[in-house]
Amino acid sequence: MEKLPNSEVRNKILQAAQELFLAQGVSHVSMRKIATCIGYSPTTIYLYFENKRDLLSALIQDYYSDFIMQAEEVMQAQDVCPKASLRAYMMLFVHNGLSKPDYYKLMVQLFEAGESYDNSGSHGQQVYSHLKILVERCIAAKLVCVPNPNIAVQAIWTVVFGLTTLLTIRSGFIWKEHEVLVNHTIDTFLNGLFINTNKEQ
Amino acid sequence: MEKLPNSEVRNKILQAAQELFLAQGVSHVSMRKIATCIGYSPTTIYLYFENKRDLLSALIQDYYSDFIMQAEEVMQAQDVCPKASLRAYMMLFVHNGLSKPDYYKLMVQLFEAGESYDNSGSHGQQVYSHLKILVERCIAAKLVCVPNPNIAVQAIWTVVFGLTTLLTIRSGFIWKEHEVLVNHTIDTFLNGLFINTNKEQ
DNA sequence: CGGCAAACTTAACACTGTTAAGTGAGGTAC
DNA sequence: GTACCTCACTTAACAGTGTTAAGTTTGCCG
Repeated sequence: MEKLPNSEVRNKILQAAQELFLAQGVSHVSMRKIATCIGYSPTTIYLYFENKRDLLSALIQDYYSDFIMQAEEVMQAQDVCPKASLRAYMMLFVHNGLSKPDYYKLMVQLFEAGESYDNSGSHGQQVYSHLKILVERCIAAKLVCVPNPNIAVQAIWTVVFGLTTLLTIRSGFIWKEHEVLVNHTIDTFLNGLFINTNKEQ
Repeated sequence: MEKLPNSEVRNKILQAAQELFLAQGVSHVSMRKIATCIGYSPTTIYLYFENKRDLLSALIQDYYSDFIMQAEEVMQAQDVCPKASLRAYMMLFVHNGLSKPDYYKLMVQLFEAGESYDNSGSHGQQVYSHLKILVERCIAAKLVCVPNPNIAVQAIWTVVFGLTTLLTIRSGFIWKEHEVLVNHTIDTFLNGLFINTNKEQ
């Protein structure tokens, strides 16, 4: 039951699925719809992807890879103040989600539906290790004092996750000025995290 | 097409739906399953609820009402320090979600799937106005200085939302000690928010 | 030409949410 | 006492879903 390798058809499927998913939402797009959209029978899709979830997963892989590439750039900038790096990373995370809200939604849907955190889990762990390095740089520079860097990382994660998810999912709510809210939330949190150094100023 | 009023059958449906939804997840429970579980035909459910979504919505209404009741208590405690009240409210929000993770998941699913924020929207707005009152009390007590209370409210919202959602949805991740993470995240954020007063200490 | 493998399709299974139409019991009116 | 009517419920079906076993076409190789 080996899946067929990359091919023109496979790419057509991915492209059609992407367009339809983003236009109508994952749950409103059936395998048949995708198939007829590209002029193939529904079963053809199963030659290239195990199932609908796998197809969605492949799509998100691309989105996530994009983010990781940008994230690596932030990580490279060693000369910048660690606090600024951390802030830049958080901003990147949020803006990446906000610039592709539907993709971010798909991602959340995926690991919400998924019992385990399959492929995208490795990406998640990469973000985690990025954040941990950034936090440890801050600790090394004596900019911040936390008992356990993991706790700090997880707190940071919840903040950027909360921002991105709420702004993408409930975009119709009140948040008119995304930029203002994002800045204020991140800065307030970082102020709290770096309070030890702020006091001395 | 008026729906039948409250009745023994209606309650049986609600109870069965609750058990099944929480045990197997909303998407894995069909109307037929619920029906056979209580020994009725599937169509009977449609005499009491418009559709599956409506049934889910009714279930969540109960969960949310529970929270609002507890929240009112926090709001009543006028003699407590406003900062402590705000912290208590945030804690309540998170703990409420964590104590009924599946319900919280249902809630997120509901307003994720829903184009508009229907019934549960009014509850959401109630939380919003609660938070706004709490923030304004802090401002009045000169404990905090923010340009616009709405921004602060929304920042607070994103933090508690992020914490609760991430801990319920990705409970299998790393967060071993929920309590530690919740405390650290909320306190870090509040430290940032109340930084003006902390400086003077 | 025979055989074979790759790419694709047909037809079906076992489901899903939802609805139009039908059934039977209980009570009321004459 | 029978006709009627309403309420609570069921039967049977529609139109769709993800997914798969089996069958078909096409082109290549010996």
